[in-house]
Amino acid sequence: MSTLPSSSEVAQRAARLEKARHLREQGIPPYAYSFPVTHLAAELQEQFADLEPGAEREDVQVAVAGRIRARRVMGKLAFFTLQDRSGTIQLYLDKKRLTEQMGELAFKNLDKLIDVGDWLGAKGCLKRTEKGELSVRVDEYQVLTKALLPLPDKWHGLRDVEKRYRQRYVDLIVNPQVKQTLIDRAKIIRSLRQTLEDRGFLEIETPVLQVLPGGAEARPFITHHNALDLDLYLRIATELHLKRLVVGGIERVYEIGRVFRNEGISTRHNPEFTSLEAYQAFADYHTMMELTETLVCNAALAVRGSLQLTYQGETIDLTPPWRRVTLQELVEETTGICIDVETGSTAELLPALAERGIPNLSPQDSPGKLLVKAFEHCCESHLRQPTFVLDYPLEVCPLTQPHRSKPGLAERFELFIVGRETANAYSELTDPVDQRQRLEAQAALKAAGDEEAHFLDEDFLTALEYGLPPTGGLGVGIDRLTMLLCDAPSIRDVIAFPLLRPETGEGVEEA
RNA sequence: GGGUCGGUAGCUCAGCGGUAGAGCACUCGGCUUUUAACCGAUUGGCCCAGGGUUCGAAUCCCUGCCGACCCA
Repeated sequence: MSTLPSSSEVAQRAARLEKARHLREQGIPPYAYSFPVTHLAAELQEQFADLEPGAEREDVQVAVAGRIRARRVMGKLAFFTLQDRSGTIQLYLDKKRLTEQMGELAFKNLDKLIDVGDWLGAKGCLKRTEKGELSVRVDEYQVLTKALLPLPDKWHGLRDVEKRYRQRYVDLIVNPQVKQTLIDRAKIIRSLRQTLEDRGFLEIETPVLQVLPGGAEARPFITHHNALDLDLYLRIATELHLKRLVVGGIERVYEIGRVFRNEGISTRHNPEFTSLEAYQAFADYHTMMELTETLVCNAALAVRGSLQLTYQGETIDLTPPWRRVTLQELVEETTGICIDVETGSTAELLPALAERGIPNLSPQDSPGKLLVKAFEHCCESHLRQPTFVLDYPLEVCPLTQPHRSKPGLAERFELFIVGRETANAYSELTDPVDQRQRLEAQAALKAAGDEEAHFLDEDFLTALEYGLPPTGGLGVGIDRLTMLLCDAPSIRDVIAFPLLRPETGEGVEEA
């Protein structure tokens, strides 16, 4: 066997390629096709929890498979730690038995040709070692996949945040929390779906590629369809298509899907994220508050088993009903400034607001706009426990029904938890004439250079002219909800492959 | 977009003007109850990139690139 003095990544890889070659020379394929697994590690750990140290169960034959996470090889005895999707179990490999069952080279190969990181299958009986570790006492083993690259340090693991996100597959192998969060995310989505299905909502997928993106204020991504020679946008929301479906008589409809917004990246923002939108005919935003509570509470119970959570050390109580407070009340409560969108005057409000340190104030701002700016700066981050903030100024809600009794406001709420917007809902605007005027106003803003203003979608207006029943609509940010329920500080922790800038020299074209 | 911090061996990190270091991993030898196995030996580097300052730069100064956190 040739020796390859090595340590660099290149050399370690070369050494492992060489080992694969040696296996092949012995007629052992280093890349198997299948392996008949009978048990998961966690099943065995649970099933044989009572097996005494030193005891063997020769009557129990099992086959396990997984990745080698650690190996401790003595002269004639070896212990491998095997990790499968459920957990880990130790392999007890003694030279005498392996030689009897598999031949002369079996034990030597373990030592010389098999590395941490390789996938291995093993058959044998159960045994708890004298030191108390449940093990499979192996009769035969099989190399399933030879790994060419070494795993990170077995003790310190992979800490480099950038590398964790860029090579999530490695992160998943060595950092158990990563997998747990992805499992929890799946449970949350399953729970949301179940709650909606139980209430008679129908899940429908609407287009991602759109001629006109709508339903939110955001800059879209642009792409191109070659055959039609047509620029298309990636959707920024699912709202307008789902409301078309309600017009069509799908009275309860929802979609869980990816939306795309061409904006910056932060611990709370990824350019593609997952939204839940649900629309219920004959309902208003009050109904949506109750639905929101139920959705979030069921998800919390599904994944945490409790309505009391800890988020980054802070205790959060999700027990409904949640606080409901109007935007105006909240701003007055926090700042002492009463902003009435109907009777307030910008000139009078500006000095008081400026005194509170609110940035980017403009004499052009309407009182409603000032109300929102005051809220964002003074209130938002303090809303730690779940809080419905109600009744936004009409001018920031172009798709929302005007408030039935408060002029100048719209029947909209946003849900805040741990200072973050987590859901957004309204009594949907159903009057096609009003809707046209509002979208025309948006189109004017867009023409004046506001890149986030809404597009005017004629087909959507046509749909409304066929009649949208009174409808409550709700949007929930699944990523932020998952962050809350999984105690994740960054949105990247709840997304398997978050967007990162390519490393220098990769995928970067010269301008 | 602004500020702060970071990028050194496959991994985790020291070093902060004077020959590039440790632990783990790797390679070789020993070992039949280990579990961060142990014992011994040997390896392994474009110190993110490019410019400067200096007799001398991983180290000091600029400019990039990538990332983290905070702010807008």
